Amino acid sequence: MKKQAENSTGIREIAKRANVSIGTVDRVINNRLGVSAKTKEKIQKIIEELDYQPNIMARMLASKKVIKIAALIPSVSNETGYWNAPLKGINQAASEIRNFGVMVEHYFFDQNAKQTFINQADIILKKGYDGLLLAPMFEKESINFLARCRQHNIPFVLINSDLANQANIAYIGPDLFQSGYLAAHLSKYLISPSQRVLLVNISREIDLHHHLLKKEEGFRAYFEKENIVVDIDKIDVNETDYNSLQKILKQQFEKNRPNLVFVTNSRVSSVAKFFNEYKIKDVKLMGYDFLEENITHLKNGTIDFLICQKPQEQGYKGVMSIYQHLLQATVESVQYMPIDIITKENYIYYKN
Amino acid sequence: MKKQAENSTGIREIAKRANVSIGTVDRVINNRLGVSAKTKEKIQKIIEELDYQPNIMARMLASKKVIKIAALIPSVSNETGYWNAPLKGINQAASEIRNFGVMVEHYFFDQNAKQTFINQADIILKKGYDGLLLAPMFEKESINFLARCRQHNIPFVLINSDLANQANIAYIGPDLFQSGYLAAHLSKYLISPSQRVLLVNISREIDLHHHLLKKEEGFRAYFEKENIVVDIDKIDVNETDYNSLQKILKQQFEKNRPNLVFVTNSRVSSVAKFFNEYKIKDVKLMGYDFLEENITHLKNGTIDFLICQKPQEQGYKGVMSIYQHLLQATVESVQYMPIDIITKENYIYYKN
DNA sequence: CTGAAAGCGCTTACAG
DNA sequence: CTGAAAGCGCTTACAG
Repeated sequence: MKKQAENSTGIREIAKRANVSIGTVDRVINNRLGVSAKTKEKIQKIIEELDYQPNIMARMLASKKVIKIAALIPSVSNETGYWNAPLKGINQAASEIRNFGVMVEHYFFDQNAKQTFINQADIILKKGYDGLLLAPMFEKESINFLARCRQHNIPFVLINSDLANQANIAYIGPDLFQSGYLAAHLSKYLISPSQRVLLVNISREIDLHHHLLKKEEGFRAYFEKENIVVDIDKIDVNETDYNSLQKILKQQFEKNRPNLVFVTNSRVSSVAKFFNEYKIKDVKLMGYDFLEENITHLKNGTIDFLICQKPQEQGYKGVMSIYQHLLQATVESVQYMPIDIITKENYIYYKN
Repeated sequence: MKKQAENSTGIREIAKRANVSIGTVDRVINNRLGVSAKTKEKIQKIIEELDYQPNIMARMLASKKVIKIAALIPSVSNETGYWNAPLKGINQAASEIRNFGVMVEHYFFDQNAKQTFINQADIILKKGYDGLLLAPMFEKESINFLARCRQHNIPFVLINSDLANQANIAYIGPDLFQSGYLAAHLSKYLISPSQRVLLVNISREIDLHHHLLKKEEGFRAYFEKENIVVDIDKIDVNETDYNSLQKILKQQFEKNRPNLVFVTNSRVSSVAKFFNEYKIKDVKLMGYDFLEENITHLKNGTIDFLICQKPQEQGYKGVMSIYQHLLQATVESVQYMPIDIITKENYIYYKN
């Protein structure tokens, strides 16, 4: 490694040129009060001339400050391991920036119990953080929480699902409509026109449901736009246990046996289980997310396609975006995740 | 932001406990000579007890060192804009770590002129760097260059294509065999068994050719393994201009009109151009890389699938891996890129 | 409104 | 082989 070029920039050089002390320069750089307009202007001009960039390392070192970031996401349930991935991304980011004075703490809520969300939000606000990463699953409660964050001047990033007009630093997650749209496109490779499609929404909480409806919208929009005639049946399953699902599916298959089943979330593995149990081999199946149980069925051919949208990266980028923002960098405000298609052949190479 | 916990860790605390000066502690932390075995042992024990982690920011600040990283990759030619993406990734990484005392400099070589590679390698060695990112397109010359890097103790990362046994920090790029294998799998969605496939390798330099052959291997392996009978014709085109290609393709199509054409690299757009010119609409087409010219043909339906392997991320991760390694972190030594499938519907969301 | 001094946790000469 | 001092580029009290 080489010695740094003798930078005659830096706070000291600015002070010399402006004929003031470095303390005063520090005040204008950090927008602190107590500098006369004239001095301030003089210093700002020099800063611009020099294209001065503060040394972040020196700043962090001297200030002895630790950036504290809170992450509030659903806990991993035994119904779905989905949230493991974002958490992993959050932890990866945390470990990469730990040595730069950043501390990330996680909070979890139960997707089936709103109150846990409210409680955690309260704790976060009470403890005080410099930034927040949030998965706003409960719409109303999230909006309320974010309003309070704004009052406390806590900047925040939203991941996984978006909320309009929240003045968030960024949204990092899927474009749900397009995601469903792509799913419909993929069906082109699985079935022929005028065949029968069954769309399955599985979700207990109505609040989480609108998430799935956007995918459904996109799915239907494709066929309309492409002028493809298909029969789309739809069932909403409000219980997430296998038995309930099995009963409903059985009924549906007896009534209108589909050629393709599209499950709008990660619970596609339950449908695959149904396929296996009833030895259904001629019906195509697609759904969401790179989870062990889904991959198993992808491997053995029960599931044809999985769509995945980088849950781990959502967590990673979420934390990094807050960090960058706190470092005064500008951050892209909408970061849609790619819509990845996972098959039997490429799943080994998939990176969340 | 909150004050840092009064860490009684740190070099000073270690010195106190060991009853030595911080200078001596510094010596053992940095493995410098001139410490008695006894003192060294004593200090090391305390370091372990305290689980001491050096403060990187203080270290960088005090040492006044700049980490210098060189990147040697092909220049963007007007034949293909592919290398724009890795360069973009390199620059992104560079800008993110610039404020942490890292300087990344790029060097380019002409893929059609070996000598330019050799010249740049010499310059890099002469100037001296702390780390190197290399796209080892020319096999023999790269091996030679890397041997010299090892002599100079310059650690390096390989991107885009691999070289065996080079003691590189990491390889970051595609698994070529699997990439071809997946392409074959995708063909399942485009053609029926016993139809005819034309595989096209387009490359002027023989050195770059083995890259394509590995994809071809993977492609063929799929059909064998799955016991699918297809007729695979193959043509090698050693000129990259459209006219040469057009002539060869015309001939081939007259002789054995295929149902699917698979181009093993980013030059698939030239084949698409041929399709358009000759109004070929019933033949499927797939190839590589997210380039403007390819996307155009994907949009209008001439190209059915593009396979892409995150060229930008290769550059980004390449630089970051060197940086992490220089910071004493451990780095994953093989980082295969995901094998992404790009279609008309999802290309908007693709992130290199 | 402004300045001078101490200190963040290290590294780097220099002295012995 | 070891120590004491200066300094990296900032921020933070404190004094005026």
